Amino acid sequence: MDSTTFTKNFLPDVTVDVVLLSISSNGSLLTLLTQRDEDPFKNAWALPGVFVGRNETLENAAARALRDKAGIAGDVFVEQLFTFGSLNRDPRDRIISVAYYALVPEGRFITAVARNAGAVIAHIDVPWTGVSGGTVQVRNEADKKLKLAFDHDRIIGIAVQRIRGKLNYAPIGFELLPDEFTLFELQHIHEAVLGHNINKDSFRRKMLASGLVEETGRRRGGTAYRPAALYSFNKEETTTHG
Amino acid sequence: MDSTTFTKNFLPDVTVDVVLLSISSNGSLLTLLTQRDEDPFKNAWALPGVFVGRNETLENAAARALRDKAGIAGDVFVEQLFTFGSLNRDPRDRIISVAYYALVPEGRFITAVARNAGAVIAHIDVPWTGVSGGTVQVRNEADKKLKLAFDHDRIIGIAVQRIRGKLNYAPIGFELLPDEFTLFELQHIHEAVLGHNINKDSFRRKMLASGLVEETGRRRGGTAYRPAALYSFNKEETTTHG
DNA sequence: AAAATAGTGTCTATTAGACATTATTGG
DNA sequence: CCAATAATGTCTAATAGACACTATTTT
Repeated sequence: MDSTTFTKNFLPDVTVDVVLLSISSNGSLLTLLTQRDEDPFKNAWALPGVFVGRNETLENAAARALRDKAGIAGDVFVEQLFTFGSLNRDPRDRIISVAYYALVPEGRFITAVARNAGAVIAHIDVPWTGVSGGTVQVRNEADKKLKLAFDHDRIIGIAVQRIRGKLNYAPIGFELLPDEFTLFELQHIHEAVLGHNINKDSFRRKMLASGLVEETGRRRGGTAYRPAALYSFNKEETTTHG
Repeated sequence: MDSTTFTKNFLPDVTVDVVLLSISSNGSLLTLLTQRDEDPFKNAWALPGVFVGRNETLENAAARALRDKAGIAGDVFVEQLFTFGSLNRDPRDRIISVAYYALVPEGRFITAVARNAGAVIAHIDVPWTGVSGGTVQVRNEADKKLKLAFDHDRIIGIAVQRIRGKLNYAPIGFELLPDEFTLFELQHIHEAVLGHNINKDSFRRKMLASGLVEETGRRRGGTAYRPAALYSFNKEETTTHG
C-alpha cells in the first residue's frame, strides 16, 4: 500500500539479522554467533544484527552487520531469507527483523573470530531431515550446547532449510569453498548442507556436465594417493543461466 | 540482533502489501489491484496493503489487507514473498514493505471486485521467460494498460518468479482451482503460471503417480466431447510430505 | 458419421544410482 | 607391492517427451 488510509498506527523497530553459514572441514554446518552483553538473553548467543538506519537499505544494513558485528568484510554471498514479525520475539519491544543469510568459506570464519573477542564459531545440529524444517541447536567447539537468544534457533533453522532447497538448482556450493577445490571437496560441501551422503559418480557427472566447473590444470598434491584435479567455479556459465 | 547497541536510529513505517494471483479461464495470469485516491501516484493502481499495527503480526496484517482492501475473506493460500526496503520506494517517507502473495481461484476474484468499487482484476504481462525475473505490466479487461504505483511492478514480477519456481516442487496449482477439476484444467493452470505449454502425457502421468489427486467419480458434463473425469486435491498426501 | 477431447500404450532420450575396473600417487 | 583415493565405463531403473492409437461424448 504505502498509505492511503493515513492511520499510521505505530512505527516499529526494524532490525536486520544475518545467519552466517559455513562448512567445517570435517563436514558439519557452522554459524557465527555473538554473545549478548545485556538483558534480555544476557550471555546468550545471537545472530549478528543491527538496527536499520534511516538512510540505509536492508542490504546495506546486512553488510554493516557482517562487517561490524561479525568481522566479515568484502565480497560475500548474501541473500534475504525471511522477515520475522511475531509480537513477542523481543520481550521488551515489538521488533520486526529482516533476516539475511550469508555463505562464507570456513577460512574467513576463522580469521573473523580471531579478530573478534565476542564472536564464536558454532556447530549447527539439525534434528530434522530434508526440507521439513524446524529449529536447530548449536554447540561450541568443545561440544558444549550454547543458548540462543530470541527466536534465533528458528531463524537459523529456516536458513538451513533454504540452502538445502536451493542447492538443488543453484550453484551455492561454490560460495562455501576457496577458489580452487576438488570435486570430492565440493561433494562434501553438498553432503554437509543436505545432511546425507550423495552418490559420487552421478555427482561428478552432473557437475562436469553442468559446465559450472572448469579444470585449472593443477592438482591437490601432498596426498598419500593419486592427487585430485583442482577445479574453479566458472562464473560465465551461471550468469548466462540468469 | 534485537538491540545490544541501543542506538535506535529511527523507526520506519512498515506496511504489508499482498500480491493476489489467479488464472483466468482463458489462461492468463491475473492480479487484483486497488486504485489510489491520493498522491503520490494518485489514480494509479496499487497492491492491496495496510500499515502493520502494534499488536498485529505480519500474517495478520496480510489477512487484514486481503479482507479490507481486496474483499477476500476466509481461507486463502498466503505466503511471505520478500521485504522491500529501498530508500525511495515512497517519495514521501522511508517505508519498508513486507510483501506477501496469495493464490485465489478466479471465482473468488470476480465476487470480490463485484463488492469492491475501487478494485479491478488486471491481466499480468510477463515480458520474460522462465525464472529470470523482472518487472511486469498490467492491463485491465478492456486491454488498456494500467499505471502501477510505487515499485509494485517489481513486486508482482517477483511474485510471478516465485510461483513459477515453486510449481515444480509444491502443489500450488490446486490453490488456483475450485474443489473439483479435470486434469486438463490443472494443466492449463500450470501452463498459465509457467508461461509455456507443457507435455500432456507426462503431466497426466506425473499427477496421477504423485497421489496428489483423487478421482471423485464424477465427470465434467455438458461438453461436446467425451466428458473428463473430475478430480479433487488429496490433502492427506501433501501433509505427509511436510 | 464427424468432430473434439479423454485417456492408454509404447518407443526413445536423459539422468541418477550401483558397481566394477583401471589409474596414479606415497610409503 | 600395498593402500588409498581418482577417474572411467557399463548396466539398470526411473522419468519426461513424442507420438500413435483407442474411447466416449454431442451434434
